Amino acid sequence: MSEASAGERRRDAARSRELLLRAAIELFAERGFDRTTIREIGERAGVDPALIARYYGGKTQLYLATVQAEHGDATPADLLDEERLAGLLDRFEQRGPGPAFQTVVLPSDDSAVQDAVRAHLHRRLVDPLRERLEREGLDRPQLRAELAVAAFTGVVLARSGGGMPELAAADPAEVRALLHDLLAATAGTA
Amino acid sequence: MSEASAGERRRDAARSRELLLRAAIELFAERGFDRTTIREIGERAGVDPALIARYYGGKTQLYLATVQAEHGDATPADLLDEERLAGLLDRFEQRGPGPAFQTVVLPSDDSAVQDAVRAHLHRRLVDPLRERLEREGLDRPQLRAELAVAAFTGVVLARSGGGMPELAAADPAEVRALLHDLLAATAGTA
DNA sequence: ACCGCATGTCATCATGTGAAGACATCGCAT
DNA sequence: ATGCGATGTCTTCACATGATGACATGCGGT
Repeated sequence: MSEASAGERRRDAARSRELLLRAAIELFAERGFDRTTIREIGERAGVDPALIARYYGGKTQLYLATVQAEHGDATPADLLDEERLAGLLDRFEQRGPGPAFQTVVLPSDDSAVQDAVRAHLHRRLVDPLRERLEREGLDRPQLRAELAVAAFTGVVLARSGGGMPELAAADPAEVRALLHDLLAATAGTA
Repeated sequence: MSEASAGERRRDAARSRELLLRAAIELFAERGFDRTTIREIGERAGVDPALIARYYGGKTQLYLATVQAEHGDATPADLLDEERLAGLLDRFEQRGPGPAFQTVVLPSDDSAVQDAVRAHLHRRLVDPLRERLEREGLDRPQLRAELAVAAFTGVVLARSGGGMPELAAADPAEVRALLHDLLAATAGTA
């Protein structure tokens, strides 16, 4: 028997890969790419850090894998749709914002990382919003969409960072309501 | 004669201090605190990096000095005042956003840095905005002010970062107009 | 002219990091 | 059962970084 049982094998490459990926998602989201070390990732995953090199090829490629992983289970979300916004915020409440957002405001030196993150965020957030604005016939839909996502990014990151105490402590529902008004302003005036 | 001439002395501590500070402001704004090395600062300033330790005590204290320097010549600015907003954006157009903004969205491990940045940004941007919202009788003025500044931070950083191409390429006046609408939304509904 | 101190330069240390490889150990096919 | 490949553990390397101190050098007061 080679697979599918997956009970509690002590040696299980797939499981090790998965544990590393999950720990990496958490840590990259919490501390950003640079400030996260492969030793920390290994420690949190309960897996030897050397396996990061074996399974992913290195820290950078592990980061790309985390972005892809977030991309997979995240359907494109129109931020102006209240349900989608609520779902997204709830997710951040539990897991924190994805590792990708930080790359928007603090560019990476690795162009592969930069490109992957941009593609990810655009496909997931910017494009749906732009399409909606296009349907509404607004001018400069692309610019408006990017601006709205940038503002959203700032709020989400500031909420998890320590720079905005009241924002960090506020009730999620209240933040969501204010954030919705803020985003709706991108579609307000013609 | 001990001062005030300040022609072109080859050995001039005050000048070295100043050069280091300016280079540090630029580099911290471009790359953030962690990703900036004292060797880079020294290179850009044309000054030996060891003098950072001599004159400022270390990299962290140099960073605090840059925040203070930005604080000094920057009067508190109400982001909803169109003139103030325009002035602020013009400044960022030339010099880039200050080093402080990145710390809001990407928390530092050094609590002294974190506290200084928070105090700086609150005094300069959050407090004036909150006072305005209070005068207008809005609920949760502090929360609204922090949210607005966070959104502003996201937009400004994304504009200098590479994640939002159209936002980065857009005409400053256009960005300013959209940003104003966005910020005004924090004062829109009661 | 000379000496003391401020200023600047250089070498070096301690630490942390990502990466790579040697070795051990377990599982599976035969 | 047994040998081989897959998986995991540990050590070590090469490099970058912040910090420190020894040493050199020039300015200014006497």
